[in-house]
Amino acid sequence: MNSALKALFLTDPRKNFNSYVHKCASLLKNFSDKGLVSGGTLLHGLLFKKGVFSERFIAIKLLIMYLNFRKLPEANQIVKELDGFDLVVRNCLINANVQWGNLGEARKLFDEMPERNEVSWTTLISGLMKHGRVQESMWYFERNPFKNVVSWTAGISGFVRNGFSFHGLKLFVRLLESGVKPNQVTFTSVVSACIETGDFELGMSVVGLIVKTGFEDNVSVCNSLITLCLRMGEFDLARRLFDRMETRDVVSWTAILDMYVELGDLGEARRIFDEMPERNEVSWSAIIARYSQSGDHREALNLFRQMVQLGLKPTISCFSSILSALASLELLRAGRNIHAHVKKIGIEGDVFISSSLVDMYCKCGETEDGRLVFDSIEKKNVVLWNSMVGGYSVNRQMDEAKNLFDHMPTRNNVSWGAIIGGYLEYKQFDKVFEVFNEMLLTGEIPTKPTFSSVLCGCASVASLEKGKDLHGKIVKLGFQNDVFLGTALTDMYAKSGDIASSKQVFDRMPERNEISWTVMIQGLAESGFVEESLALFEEMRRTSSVAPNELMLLSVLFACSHSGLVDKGLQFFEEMERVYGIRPKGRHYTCMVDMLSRSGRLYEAEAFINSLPFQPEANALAALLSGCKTYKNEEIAERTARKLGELAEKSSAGFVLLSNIYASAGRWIDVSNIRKLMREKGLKKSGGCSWVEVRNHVHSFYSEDGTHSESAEIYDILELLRSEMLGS
DNA sequence: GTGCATTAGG
Repeated sequence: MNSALKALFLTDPRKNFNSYVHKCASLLKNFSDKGLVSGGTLLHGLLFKKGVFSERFIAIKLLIMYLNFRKLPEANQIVKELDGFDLVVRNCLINANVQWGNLGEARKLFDEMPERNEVSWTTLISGLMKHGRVQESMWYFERNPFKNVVSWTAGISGFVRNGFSFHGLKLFVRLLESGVKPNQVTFTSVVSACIETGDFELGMSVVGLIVKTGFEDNVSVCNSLITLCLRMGEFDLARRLFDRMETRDVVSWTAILDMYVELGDLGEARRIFDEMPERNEVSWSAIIARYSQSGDHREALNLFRQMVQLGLKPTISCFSSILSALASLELLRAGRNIHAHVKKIGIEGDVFISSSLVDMYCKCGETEDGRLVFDSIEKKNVVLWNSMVGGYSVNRQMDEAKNLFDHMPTRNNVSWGAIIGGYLEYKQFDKVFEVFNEMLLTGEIPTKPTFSSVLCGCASVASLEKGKDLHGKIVKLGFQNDVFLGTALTDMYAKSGDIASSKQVFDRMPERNEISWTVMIQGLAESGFVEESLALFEEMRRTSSVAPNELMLLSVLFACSHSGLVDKGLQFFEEMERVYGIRPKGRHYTCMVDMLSRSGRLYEAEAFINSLPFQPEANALAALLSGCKTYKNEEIAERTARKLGELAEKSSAGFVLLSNIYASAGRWIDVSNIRKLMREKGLKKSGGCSWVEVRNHVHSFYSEDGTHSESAEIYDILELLRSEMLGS
């Protein structure tokens, strides 16, 4: 940019005056659009020096620029030099007031004009549309004596922008009837209206009209047609359209880039990005957003850094993507930096930015800072509310979450999902079902993640009844082919004891991911279908590209352990690192110790523990102790117990087991010693819990008395039943 | 062709 300025500085305007003036004008517009205040001021000085300043349309460009920069004294100065407020200056002022959001002032200026031209009308009409004042805008539209293409197009695109695409299409029909010829801009708006309404048939007939009127080679029109094809799922057609374009701009490239991302081919998208002849803020934003969405937050950050280094100004959407990447990586400090930056450039109040900020703070566990941002926003939209409710939910601050949820002006299915997900996280399963039922009563359709949460709740309380009901709803909504829901259903049936249905759902899944296989292998193993579990593991290795993971191996070992297939288990364990490349973790060793202990191979189990490269889990020692109890080996029990005592782990299971062993041997002094030790260490036996489902409500009972709100009545009835039974 | 209408990203 500086080089362009330099060139103008060195050229003599008298040589080719017209071309000089036009170069100045386009440079001014550039500075104005990009907000480059210093460049603009510098150019102003240059124009003054070179004597081209008095050129009228240069002065107007300067006025527009200063209005854009909100430099009012400078703007006033120029108005003075232009001999006051004429029609064009008034038009510029109306436009500026529209940009600043002073619609009242804009209208006042318009209404008080001594004369108006077509630009005056269109400026006001489009300005009102820009701010969502559709009705007012149409009021002026109907009274506009200059109905040219531009004002028709302003009306149509205004409708589209405000979500009234159908009205936009109706206006387009009126335009055709009026005899005014639509141009390339009109067609781009109309095509986007068709995309918005999903009326692809109409879209195709508009294509016919475009071809007939000869606008099919226009870049913008072509770009919008590419988007139309993408929305129709016609990816090949989109690509062909792109290929036959003679000139392509950044928008075309970005559109085709996004197509590959949508197809899940991030590699090809990246290749296109690297090969694009020109990249602007939006193309960068697009690829950054997609990396962030697909979970590659590091790469998103890398690209963001590169973009900033190139001197490009990140857009609002770019900041919002990067905040969400930082949120996922829990990089609080960097997040705070971005917060400071967006505050400095004055976009902190933007709905996308503010909800990303809330999300970022909450994902980093700083709900209070999130709340500060939330409270600072005057015009909150539903997304912002959802971010805050969801933020409390993931941090298990359910009282705050529910309180905020209850105060929401409007809720959507995401809001309900956030609160349900929170209760699931908090393991308040009765609340999960309660809120879910409430949601259904309001007529809101649950999203897939919400179904997944509730299914997980069903799996946790083994409520087959509710699970089946959900299954029905999922099928009704046509969600049954979704991988995540299929997996959740498989898990729910397995955990609820209906392994046949679980397998059936799994078999019918059109697509399976790593988790689906894990869940099914685990489900079969834990339900005692050891052979089937091992067979499925083999099948997966044979037929799918999914690699075995830690959890699957754990299930396989578990299956071997619980069916006494000790040697097979030992073989799998040996193969873990060598064949599958998975380093055994504490859980795997524990499983092995359990397996050996169960089959009475206590010395091997003890040797196994001693060979561990790290501290054994308390559970491993507990498993060995349990074996000692079964096979009455006090010698190993004594040694293991000592080890367990040394282990400063916060697990009560081992101590409880130890005390049970002593109890069964009649060594009561040792029992009481252990109880004392547990009290000193602040360990508490984790309470047992059972539950029963009555009329869509899950009642939980814990081993401590009186935790149920109606426990007094329940015990009364129990007493009554007992006396009845004894009496008869 | 002073000034007004559009397409890609969230």
